[in-house]
Amino acid sequence: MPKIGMEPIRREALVQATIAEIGQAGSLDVTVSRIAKRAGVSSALAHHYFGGKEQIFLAAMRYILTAYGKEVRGALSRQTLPMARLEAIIAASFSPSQFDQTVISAWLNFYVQSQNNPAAKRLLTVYHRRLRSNLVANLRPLVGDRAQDVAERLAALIDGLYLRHALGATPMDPTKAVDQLVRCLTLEIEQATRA
Amino acid sequence: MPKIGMEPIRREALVQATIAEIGQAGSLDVTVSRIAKRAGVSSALAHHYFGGKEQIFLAAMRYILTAYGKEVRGALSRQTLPMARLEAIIAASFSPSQFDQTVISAWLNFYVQSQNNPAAKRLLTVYHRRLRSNLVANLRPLVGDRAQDVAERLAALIDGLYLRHALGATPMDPTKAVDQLVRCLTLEIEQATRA
Amino acid sequence: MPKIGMEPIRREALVQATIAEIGQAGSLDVTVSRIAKRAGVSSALAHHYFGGKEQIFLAAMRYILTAYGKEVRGALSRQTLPMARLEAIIAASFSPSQFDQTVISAWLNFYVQSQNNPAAKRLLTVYHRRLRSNLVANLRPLVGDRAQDVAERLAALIDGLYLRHALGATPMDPTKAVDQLVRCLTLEIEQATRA
Amino acid sequence: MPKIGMEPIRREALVQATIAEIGQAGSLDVTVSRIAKRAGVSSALAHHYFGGKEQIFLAAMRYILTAYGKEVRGALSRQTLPMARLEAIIAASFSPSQFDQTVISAWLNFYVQSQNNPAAKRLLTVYHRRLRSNLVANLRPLVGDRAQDVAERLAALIDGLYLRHALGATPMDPTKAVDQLVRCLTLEIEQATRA
DNA sequence: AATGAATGAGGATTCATTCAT
DNA sequence: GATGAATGAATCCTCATTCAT
Repeated sequence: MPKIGMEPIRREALVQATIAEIGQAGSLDVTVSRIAKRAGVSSALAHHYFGGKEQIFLAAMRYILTAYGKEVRGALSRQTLPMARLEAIIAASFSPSQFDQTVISAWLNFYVQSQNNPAAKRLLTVYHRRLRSNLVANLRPLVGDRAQDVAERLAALIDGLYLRHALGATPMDPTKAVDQLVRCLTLEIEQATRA
Repeated sequence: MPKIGMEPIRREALVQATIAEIGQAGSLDVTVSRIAKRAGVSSALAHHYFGGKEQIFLAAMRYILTAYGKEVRGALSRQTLPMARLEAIIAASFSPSQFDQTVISAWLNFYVQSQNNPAAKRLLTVYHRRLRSNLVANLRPLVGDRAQDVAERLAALIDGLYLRHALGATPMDPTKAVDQLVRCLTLEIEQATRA
Repeated sequence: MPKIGMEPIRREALVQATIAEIGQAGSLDVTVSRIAKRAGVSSALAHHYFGGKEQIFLAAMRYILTAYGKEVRGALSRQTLPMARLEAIIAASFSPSQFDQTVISAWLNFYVQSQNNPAAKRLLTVYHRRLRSNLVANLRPLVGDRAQDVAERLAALIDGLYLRHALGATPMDPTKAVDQLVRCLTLEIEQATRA
Repeated sequence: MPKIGMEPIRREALVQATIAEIGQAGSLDVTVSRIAKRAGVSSALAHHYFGGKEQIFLAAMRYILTAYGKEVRGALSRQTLPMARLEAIIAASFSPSQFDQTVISAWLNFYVQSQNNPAAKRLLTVYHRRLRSNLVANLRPLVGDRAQDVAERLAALIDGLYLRHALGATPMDPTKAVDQLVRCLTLEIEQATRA
């Protein structure tokens, strides 16, 4: 029952299906057929709209990254103080929409993909840069010259907590993850203040 | 020219080839043929020795994990003080043999694999547990009740720094990585001492 | 913006596009989509008008054959003497509209198609028969009983020169091709005259 | 029942099957599966030995071209006089092994293929050059400066007769084909002699 | 011990064709 | 009259795995 204007709907459905499928499989070994079936379309249509498997993956990655970006921007827009902004960034990283087993698993797999796929790597780099610059900008007033260093630590800690959650190493709710980061951050600030 | 006593040599060669191949490919999409070719044997032999692709991967993972375990045990055996032991653990995590682009890439891929493969997951769990118990044991004298919490943070930070290095997000030499961890640790200890 | 009376225009455009596409691709491996796109319509329309890919090809073949037929008839209508008529036939075979790399390539591919497709074969047979009867009729006054034989030779020579031009074996301008045929013909006539 | 040293056997079988299949289908629209099945092996093996469909086709083309080359060389080795050598070349072109409906049909399709495939084109060019130089060399003593011209005509006539046989335009036995060529040649020589 | 030979199963991709609008 | 939407079927190709030697 073909209707007009289906393209955006199908694209979204396929992207969602891709994330779900990857999350469920726990790897990128997902067939286009499975993705398409989950999206309720034929695999041919998936190719028609995206051009190929790789581009489907990229679209899914873009989708996740964009969602994360929105989350961060939204959270930042409501805060002005450096500390509050930092906490907002951190909280955004562990918002329900991001801190979901399936999505995290997809992230992990996109990490892997970025090692082969230059386009994927580029997407990831953008995210890395943005996160870093957001962190550094808000850390500067609080820890001064240590901002770069601390930003790296926080970023690594975010990714590490993510990773371990994905691996089931440290089953952890968002709150605990945020606490860990806040703690790490607080100690630095206190020390900076004391000095 | 079949010889006797070749088995352990072949196995080792295959395992090494597997790690190299995964590291180079940046993914688990490596064929048994390629691995075998790199090891200088036929793919049939690889199957003969390991039983299948999955088991080859597992053997490679075990190899890396064992190497890491040795590293840690060796480092620990030379230290008695908690702080020194903690630093030893951290340093071992970033020893040259572990902090090598190829090996890290292989790690990353084993992470992914552990999401599907129960056996892989078990191996990883053992590593996680051991690291954690090592950390906790040596943190207890230094930070008391916070030991659990700090251990989790350190572990996550180790993995996060690893991950980001693998992704090329934060090109980083072992020294800097260790510094990051030591800093994180020191702040906790200072705070604990002060309290 | 559908208009009335578009059918013949669309059909012609599609046929032209088919020939161009085949000529460019150098094979029959052209998709209906590409043809339709080149003609500026949807592939669905192409099916609507022709019924299927095969029929599009047939229409294109018919188009080429018809064009050639016109050329010959036109040339013949201006000549009355056998020799002049023969030369006219020959010249028509290498008229610019036929002796064009693209068109020749299309011809070559229609040859191939005629091996599978009875309808295509029939079209070609008509052309073959007409050429032959034209040749024989005009050869008879010049070479008598040898007419059949010579006609076959001339026809083969026409096709052979075509073919080699299509293959790039003997880059050749129409003039040279005509000369070759005229020479072949002249020798026969001279010999017949002498005898 | 795998045995050793099967490769050349399989390759030959696959090449033969390819020619037969193309000849039968009358086009290059032959699946690797069908070829493999005819050769009595799996399609995977065909890929294993040749690398891909295109290379299978090339191998088949090479096979035909080589067979033809052998035929010509063999025929030439038994003749010394120019005229006899020319007749040998012509006869070789229509030897039973070449003048077989299936093989000719394969030729025709390789012609087409050479329009897309540079490697195929190269193979064909070699054949064209060799034929031409063979013809010219032996024509020189007989027709002098006209050698180039006559060589082109003979070559075109060979191909044209081939083509028309393939198309069923002029059902023709080898003898008649050879006669046509000899006739064409004789007329030139006589004329040259007379002059 | 070691391998060349061989394949079955599976997946990405393409495309002619159909259909509702 | 014209098209976007959609798909089934087909095909190339890859690869883990098996087996006889």
